[in-house]
Amino acid sequence: MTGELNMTTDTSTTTNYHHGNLRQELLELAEKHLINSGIAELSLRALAREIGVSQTAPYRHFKDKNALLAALATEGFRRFFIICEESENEPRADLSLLLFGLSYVKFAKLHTEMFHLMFGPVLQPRSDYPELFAAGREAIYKVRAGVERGFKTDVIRQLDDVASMAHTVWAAVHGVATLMLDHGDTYGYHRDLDLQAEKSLRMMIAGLCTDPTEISQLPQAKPAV
Amino acid sequence: MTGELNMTTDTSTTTNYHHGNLRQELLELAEKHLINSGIAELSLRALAREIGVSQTAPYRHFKDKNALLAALATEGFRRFFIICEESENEPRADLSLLLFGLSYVKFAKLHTEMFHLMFGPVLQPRSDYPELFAAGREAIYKVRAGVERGFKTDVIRQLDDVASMAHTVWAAVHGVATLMLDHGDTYGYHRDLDLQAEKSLRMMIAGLCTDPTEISQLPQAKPAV
DNA sequence: CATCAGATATAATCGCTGTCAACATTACCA
DNA sequence: TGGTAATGTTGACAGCGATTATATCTGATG
Repeated sequence: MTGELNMTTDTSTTTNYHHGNLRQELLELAEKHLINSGIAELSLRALAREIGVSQTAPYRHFKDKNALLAALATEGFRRFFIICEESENEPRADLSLLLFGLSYVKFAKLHTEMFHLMFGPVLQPRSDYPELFAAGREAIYKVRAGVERGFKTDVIRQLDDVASMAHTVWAAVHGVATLMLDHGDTYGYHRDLDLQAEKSLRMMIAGLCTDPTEISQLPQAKPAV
Repeated sequence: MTGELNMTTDTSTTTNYHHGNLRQELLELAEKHLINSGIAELSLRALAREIGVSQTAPYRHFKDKNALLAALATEGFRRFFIICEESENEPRADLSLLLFGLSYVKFAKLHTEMFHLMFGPVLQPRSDYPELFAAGREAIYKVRAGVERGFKTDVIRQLDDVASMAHTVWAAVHGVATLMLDHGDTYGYHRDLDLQAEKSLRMMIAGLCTDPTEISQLPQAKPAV
């Protein structure tokens, strides 16, 4: 209960001119702001003010506002990949893809603004953010691996090449997640959106399976988030 | 050298104080700006400046910036519904849903920023924009009608109730479109994104059909946009 | 230990934005 | 004709991202 200020501070010797850990603290505070405000509401000046540093200090660590957002999004991918591990370890391809989708949706719901940064149109073109680009590719490869596994085990129908079908799976998952976020209140009068999301995921993945009836009977495995 | 002060000159009868058609002109110019800039770049002041009116004049017609964007999005839906008519007139349910999806994707590509306004997280909560909310519902009902038709003609598998399956179709379509917009350059190194979108749509809709093999052989009907 | 380059923070400023309150002009209807 | 509502203007406020020039600190090198 020593308060939440002693990160690297206290210790009488520390000078105040150089903050010492500004970059990290900016990222943390930015995320905190992002949680209960939108991306547009986030302001570098406000962050600096709140940390107690001049309003231009952040520019020493981030070229501009988008650079900070990109760093946040990259961190978001890092966490997302951790969440995905469970689905990667699932040997059964159809269930693995379903778990991936469930993780995706859950992540989108839990870290909505982060999700928008990671997958939305804010940080574009991606060529300006090489790390983000790489992270996105990595995510695709995970799906691709799942589809490939499904091919080999004869669980996924070979309707097209791996890349195309992986794109299809991704689109399904992405659609369910974004529709939930962006049109949740258009649908969600008196509906259970989480349940609906899972239903939609199951239907779409089942449609790509060799035995479509099977996945709808698969156990309800909870992805850890 | 007459300077730029002669505001009240020209055309003796027409007064310049009252513009007369400001609301409409704001909308038109805003859309023009939206086409080659993002939503964030659009500025009420710039619009006013360009039209030649004071910078607060727009506020007589729109409560704030978002109100103008909402009006734009509503108009976007109106146009989208026109585009959808063709798919509604297609009697065969699976093909109708496919056509709907193709129109959706094409609209997203042609009117990207408009699409983001209509389906993105900018104008939320939807309860603040009743017209937009209504337009979104109307779109859902169109899909619902298509699914219902598919049930009756035994073309769509009855995996769940109409509402759930319509949601699934919508998610599929929405996912393909948004993935194309927001991650086009993540994928689209050397791929034909339009072709990929259509492939994905076909696969997913086929997965919901009683005879999945059939839709992939359906003719390539061009939706009018 | 001295010192100096590079990293880090500051101050002052520019131009832009959305928005508001007070005021001016016009249109229109009783 | 007169008065009210609609429409547009002026001027101002606070906030923002970003740039430039300057101040302060750190740490490695001699």
